[in-house]
Amino acid sequence: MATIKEIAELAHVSIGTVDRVLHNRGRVSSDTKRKVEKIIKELDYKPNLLARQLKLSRDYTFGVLMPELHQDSKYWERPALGIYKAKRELESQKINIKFFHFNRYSEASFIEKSNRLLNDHLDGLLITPILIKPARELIHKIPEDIPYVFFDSDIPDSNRLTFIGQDPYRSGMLAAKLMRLMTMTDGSIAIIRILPEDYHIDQRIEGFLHYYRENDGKKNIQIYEWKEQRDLSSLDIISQKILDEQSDLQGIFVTNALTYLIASFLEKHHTERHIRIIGYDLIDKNVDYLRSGMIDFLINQFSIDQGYQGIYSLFKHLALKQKVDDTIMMPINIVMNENIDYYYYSTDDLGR
Amino acid sequence: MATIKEIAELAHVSIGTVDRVLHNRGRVSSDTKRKVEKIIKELDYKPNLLARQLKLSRDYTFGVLMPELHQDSKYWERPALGIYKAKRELESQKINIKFFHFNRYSEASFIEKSNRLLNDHLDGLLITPILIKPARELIHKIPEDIPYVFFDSDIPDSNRLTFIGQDPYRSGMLAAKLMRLMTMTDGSIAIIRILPEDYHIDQRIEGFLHYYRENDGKKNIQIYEWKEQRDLSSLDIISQKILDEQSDLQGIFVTNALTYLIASFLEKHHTERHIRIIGYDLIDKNVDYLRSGMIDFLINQFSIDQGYQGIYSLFKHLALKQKVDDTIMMPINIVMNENIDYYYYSTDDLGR
DNA sequence: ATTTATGGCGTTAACGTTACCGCATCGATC
DNA sequence: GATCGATGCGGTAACGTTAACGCCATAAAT
Repeated sequence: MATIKEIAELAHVSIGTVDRVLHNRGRVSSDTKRKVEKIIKELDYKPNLLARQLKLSRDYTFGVLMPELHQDSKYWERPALGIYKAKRELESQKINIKFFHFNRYSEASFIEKSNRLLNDHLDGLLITPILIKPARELIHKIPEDIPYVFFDSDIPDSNRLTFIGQDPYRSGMLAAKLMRLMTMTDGSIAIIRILPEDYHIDQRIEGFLHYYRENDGKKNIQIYEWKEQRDLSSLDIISQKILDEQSDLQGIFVTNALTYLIASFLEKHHTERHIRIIGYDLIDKNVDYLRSGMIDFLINQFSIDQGYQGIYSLFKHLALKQKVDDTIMMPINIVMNENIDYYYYSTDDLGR
Repeated sequence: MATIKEIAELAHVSIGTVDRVLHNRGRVSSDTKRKVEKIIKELDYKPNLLARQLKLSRDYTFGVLMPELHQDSKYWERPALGIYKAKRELESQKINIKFFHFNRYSEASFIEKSNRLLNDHLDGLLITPILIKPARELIHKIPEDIPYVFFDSDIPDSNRLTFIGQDPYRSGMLAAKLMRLMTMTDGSIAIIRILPEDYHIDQRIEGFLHYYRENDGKKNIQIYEWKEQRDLSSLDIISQKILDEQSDLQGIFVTNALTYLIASFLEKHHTERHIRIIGYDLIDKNVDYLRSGMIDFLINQFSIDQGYQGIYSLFKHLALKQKVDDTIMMPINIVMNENIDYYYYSTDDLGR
């Protein structure tokens, strides 16, 4: 690889001049500029990123605004794991991370934490804008020169550096396809819709229904709503209601990480028929039921990777000054008993 | 992060001494050694990898011994793509790569190319040992100080740095599970066994049969053999034979990347029943038939990533002097129409 | 005619690590 | 007591990049 020094020698100038040309810092005559640029092209010069980073390395502090880790059955531990992983990997580059955890069912909490975030003079932000209204207000208050990344949810018409997530509509279609394969005979399907309203969950349901509309329009599909934040045990009531109402129930589509609760209920109150379960996310309890066969499929969001990519995008933009893709879509991953080992890592080593 | 300089100051020694302690290069009194080591621990010193690499960077040339790219329906283009990707990413580190392509159906070709590989004084080797016998002979001739990595296939009792691949037995089980889901009613299943004998293909079949034995022992499953290298069109004869012999055929499991040939045949000679197809690998033609619905599932081997990880492992070991895992297992990935977009990248940009 | 900008360039000190060079000191050897 | 080797250590150049600094011209302003 060509270096700045070689370019300087060939152009009969000093490395300072080459640097000025490379970075358009002026103070170079147009003649020498042209000469240097020609040689840069001829040698196909690419800066040595190691040297650049070594030289430029300075402390960066990133702020992470995300739900409390224990919420959604500890779902949020997984992106946090990825964030720590990125931090460890970038250790040499002096990356600091500050967490701001909000209660995902309280706008007040989101607002309070986002104000703290704003007052902390951070170099980059990683945000989960699941509470859309206060999140919209937040982005207006973020100084223009501070890059921010969304993960899990998106606000497309914002100035975000990038969004990292999964297409929930597509994943719903995929769930429907798998469900249909497992339940080709007559019978009904139940969908558990978790409240309060959530873009992701709604899109998953839309996708699911879309697939059935296109491929099996006559199928009896019932949606049951459940207010999660009240009390986990209240799901048992809904489950019982489903069993009572749908005597020919074949499968249940659970639209978030609480899938294991349904599995647990069915295990206890097991019925004649084998009721199929498809759900989301590789949290510990879901994985247990997948292994035991109570849950048939889980859709993996690559939550760990989402956190990792979030921090890495900020780093790439700020420290490496490299281009970051506008959107980073995570693959929709089908996990079952036979391939779970290759996807699941316990969150035990979260703290480092 | 602590630096060598800081340690030196705190220990009242020079950075040279700290370096000697860190690398056990002797010429340090046991007193100062202890003193320095204490401070190293206290500060939890971790070397700055950027600086290390920058300093140590030297040219590495890796040799890749793999089948000709066009073989197996251009399957081998995909790992090659990953190899180029790694090369591009490690550009700053002066990595050169030399390819040695052999005819995967000729031992003579393998032997000839591996001799060339050995005579080329390379710093590390990336090898596909699909021809086991000559590969075993090759590893005896590799100088002890030259690390080599296997990908795609493995020879476990060798001195390889690592192996990168997928568990074929498991993937066969997974294929069987999906096949069973799609064909719950009475009927038979055909397996296409591609010859000459191949460890991967045999394991896939074993896994497939194992799953059915455990879950549906009475299922009628027939294995049809086909000598691939002769002539692609001869597969039509086999296909016709399957249709003739299995009047109640429900599905076909194709054990390698040639899945599209079966799909193409069934498209032309389409039958009353919908015959399900499960196969391997995201090569272009397979993806087309997956999109059109002729192929139901493809199992993805992450072939691109295999190439990438292969080069990266060599680099990690030689340049970064970091530990490399003994085995790198690729996840077994289920790809269908609904999620193909997140896995498939065309090989068009192969050459750079 | 002298000062004051400003353009055009070279020089240099870092970033953190590595490894070579060389200067002392000291005991052993002839 | 001069020579030698070994031991213990400090100093320093280099990896490639960046950006501040400073010097010399020439042009503009007083």
